[in-house]
Amino acid sequence: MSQETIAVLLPDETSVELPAGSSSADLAAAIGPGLSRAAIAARVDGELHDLGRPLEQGARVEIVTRRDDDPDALFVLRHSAAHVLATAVRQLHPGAGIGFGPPIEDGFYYDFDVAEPFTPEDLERIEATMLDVVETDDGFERREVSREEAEELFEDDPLKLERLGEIPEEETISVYRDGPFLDLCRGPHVPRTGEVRHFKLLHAAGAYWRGDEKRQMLQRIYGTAFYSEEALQEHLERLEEARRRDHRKLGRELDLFSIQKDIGPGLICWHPRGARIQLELRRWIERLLETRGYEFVYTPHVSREALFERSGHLQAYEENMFPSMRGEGDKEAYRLKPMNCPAHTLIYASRQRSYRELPLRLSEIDSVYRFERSGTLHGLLRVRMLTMDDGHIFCTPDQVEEEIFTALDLVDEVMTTLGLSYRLDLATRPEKRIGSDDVWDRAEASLHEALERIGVEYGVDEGGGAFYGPKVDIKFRDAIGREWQGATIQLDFNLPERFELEYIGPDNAPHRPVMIHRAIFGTLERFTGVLIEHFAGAFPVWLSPDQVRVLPVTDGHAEGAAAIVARLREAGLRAGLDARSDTLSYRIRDGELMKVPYLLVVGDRELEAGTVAVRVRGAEQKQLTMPVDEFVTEVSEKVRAKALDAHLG
RNA sequence: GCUGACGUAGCUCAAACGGUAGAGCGUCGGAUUUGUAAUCCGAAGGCUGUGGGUUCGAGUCCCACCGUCAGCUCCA
Repeated sequence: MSQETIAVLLPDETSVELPAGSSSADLAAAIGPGLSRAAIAARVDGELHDLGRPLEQGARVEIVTRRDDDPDALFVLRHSAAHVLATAVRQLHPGAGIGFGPPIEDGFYYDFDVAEPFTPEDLERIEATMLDVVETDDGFERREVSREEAEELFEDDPLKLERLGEIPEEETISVYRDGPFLDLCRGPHVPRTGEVRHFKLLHAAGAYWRGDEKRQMLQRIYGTAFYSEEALQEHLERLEEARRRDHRKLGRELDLFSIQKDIGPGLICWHPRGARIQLELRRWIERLLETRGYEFVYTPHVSREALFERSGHLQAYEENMFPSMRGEGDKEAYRLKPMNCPAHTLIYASRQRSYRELPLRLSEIDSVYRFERSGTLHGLLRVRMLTMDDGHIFCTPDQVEEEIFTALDLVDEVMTTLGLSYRLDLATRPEKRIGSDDVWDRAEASLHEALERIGVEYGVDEGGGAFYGPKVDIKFRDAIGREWQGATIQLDFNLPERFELEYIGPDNAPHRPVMIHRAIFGTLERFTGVLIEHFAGAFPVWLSPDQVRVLPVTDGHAEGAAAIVARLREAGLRAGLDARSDTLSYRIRDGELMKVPYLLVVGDRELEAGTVAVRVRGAEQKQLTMPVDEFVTEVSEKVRAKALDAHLG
């Protein structure tokens, strides 16, 4: 091979020779005009690069094309969209300081330091100006600069200078320019601003500089971008659909729960229909726990403050606990309990324990109280009185892995039964922690082991553990993609020390037990909120507040219909009668809107034959006729099996 | 907690420049007796989140508080 050419490798392992100094764009052109036109960036040895960046001898290159189903392609586009946004903002507000402007899941944002927050009208104006920037179709030019040069370029921009100061010595500093706008940026970008054609600014909100609430607040603008108008519109429709299944909206429409101003923010009132769901979930988990060797306990909702001082929670979380209270003339202050662990620990410590009774699994499904900051409250997903399916396992170090495995297995059973998809994260030791590295090593290893054994994929959240131990968390997504923590399994080295827990081992000597905190649902409030959004209010039959509604065709059939309702109730089904004098059509519509799984129409035909005409929620075949007994048998089976669908026959 | 927006009947929303609050759905009453997603007629329902202020006059303007929403921060 001559000096003047280089060879690069394509994904299909073929090698292509190019003149030295060629870029990915040149490569795309060499392969074909179609690819050349569609190219927007390149993966070079696994790293995303600008199309215009020169290739090195022997590089593995994959051209990234304009595709809405390629996360890398969208990542690059949205990053560029953020720059287009900043370009427009700088045109309209020349003095605006610029913070960070990264692509994020589903879109991008950019932070600005401006005197006045952006109004919705500002966003419209900015959007219009962005269109001008796109129209101008300037190239994104990358330049690598020295630290000194960078400092000079951004001398008027304190935010950028601060960022610059944090870039390690050895790292290359690059800047990108599109038209008038210059930004400190690692890249890569699409070739030209003209690529950013299908975008939408979504909203503006304050955000702390560097994510630090003690620093100044910047104004963040969120937006999204796609390669095609169809994909953009589809995304916006998805957001719209998400708003329709928001659990706060469905909670009111289906009469499940309310939050009353007179009671207080973050405090849930469960209406009969919502309470029914709670009750079913609670019965289910109690049964599951019982068969897995758990024992139930109940502990008071108020405790002496000193208890939480001893556990260390007061020092760590005081601002998130309800304030202390003290009876007239009482020297001792009390607190509402923010968690059950200290009380369960005291139950363990109430008498001497033998290794023979370990693992000891205590569970308490009851409410705790946390004074969450007002701005963090969110429907059922973040509340101030939360009902945990809490449990604590006291065991020997040898038993840890098995106990975690069993807990994970239970989590999986619950999620699978409900058809919920979830993500697992192993959160490891944080900076601020207690316990020796040796103990952490072993604890993290047993979590890893248990996760491997269960065979599920999991992520690792480095440094995300609690100060007292590592944990495995389950993350759910709500309707619009926000993530919330569900189940959690945590190891705790703190409480056994602080409460000097012991058990007598086979060697007749005292040993310190290991404590595992775990919750399967997490909290019933949040779990129910997630279920409402997941099912869009159309719960599986066993969870549906109303399982069957019987509709007599006319008043003359009301008596016969009532008899059927009685028959269904006797069989343990939740059935109701809708004998209102409205038309059948009206009552069917109402039943459908309330998402009742089965609507039974009863008229002459049915009463004579002893059958019911069943309208199944969500079924293709909207109606089928069957004997009452057969209906009872089939639906009872659906309930027993916790079936996800309501289909009959 | 912070930044911004918002708060009108049970719900969804109207009400020019500051001029005395209106619709649909729901509810109630009546008629209708209906065969698979809205039958008709009538009525009731509001201290416009709360408290102050400006004004002859405030849903509308100003201030404070409460609450909601989005984002940030936090999350045992």
